[in-house]
Amino acid sequence: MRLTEKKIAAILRQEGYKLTPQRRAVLATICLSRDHLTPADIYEKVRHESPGIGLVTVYRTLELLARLGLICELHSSGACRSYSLRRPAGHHHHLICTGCGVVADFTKCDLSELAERLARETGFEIEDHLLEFAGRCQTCRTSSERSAKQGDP
Amino acid sequence: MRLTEKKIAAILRQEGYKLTPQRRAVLATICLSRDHLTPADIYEKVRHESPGIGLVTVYRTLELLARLGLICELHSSGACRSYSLRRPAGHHHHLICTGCGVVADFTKCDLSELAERLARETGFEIEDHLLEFAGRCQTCRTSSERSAKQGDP
DNA sequence: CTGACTGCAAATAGTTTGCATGACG
DNA sequence: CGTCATGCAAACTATTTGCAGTCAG
Repeated sequence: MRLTEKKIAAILRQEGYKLTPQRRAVLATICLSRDHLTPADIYEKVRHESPGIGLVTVYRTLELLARLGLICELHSSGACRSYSLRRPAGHHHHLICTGCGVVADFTKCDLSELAERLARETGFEIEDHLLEFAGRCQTCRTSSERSAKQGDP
Repeated sequence: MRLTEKKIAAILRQEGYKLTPQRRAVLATICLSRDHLTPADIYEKVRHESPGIGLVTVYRTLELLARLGLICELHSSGACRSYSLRRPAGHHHHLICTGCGVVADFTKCDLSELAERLARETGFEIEDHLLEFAGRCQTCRTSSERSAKQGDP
């Protein structure tokens, strides 16, 4: 089951953090979006709802949520920092379209064998992993085929 | 076989780029280091050899080398952009120590099965992937065990 | 009430751009 | 020699910090 706005709010309270309208707004924005959002994206979206909010507050809220493990950071070549709601499975991975930038998530992956082998070979104690695939999504593939036929500029 | 400074120099010439002392210096630094270096790291190292070099030149050289596919970029939470020599296998992956930041590379991984499944399920045409493991290297594990016994501050 | 939170402004870090000078081929 | 490359300074973007006022609990 996915983390909901209410659940996150409850966790915040439990941890002794105040639930301000600004935090609610940031939270709502992240919960409503399935994409990964940069701080600036979130700020833009949140402004509509809470016009007075400052970008600084968005940064601080993101930092807080990330620290509590409620949202996850994504690092890719394009946007260096973006966030999305954490999936309940604990971790998940990304499939990023090089055309339009859309991010699809997937959770099922079995890297345990590889992780074990690496641990043996390198002496690392492996704690986590980040796996990202890059490619072209259905939509971009279709549209580039179309424009190829038309002679794309 | 690993890419050498000479080989890269030859490739640059082939591609019609000039081989200036500054580019040589940046190249030498990257080739001599097995770690991933940030632009600032490289700048610092290169300065010793070529005191007059500008940070801008380092950026431009890195961009050039990355464009030619001779070095690869790494994106991780800590340092957002760092570079290392490309491994001959085409692509490789990283094992990053959360303690000291050391990066070990590995090349052997078989994600083709997973990639195929994802392609089927999502309609993406998968072109590339990025796999990073995070953990604690042998050295950090040893030293944290030691400091744990001493009562780490 | 009161400490945590916010917003502003300014500081900082990282990266890019414009332009005159210099050097590789 | 001509053109590409360099270095400086300035512009720009992204993020962090200091501080006084505000508000959730």
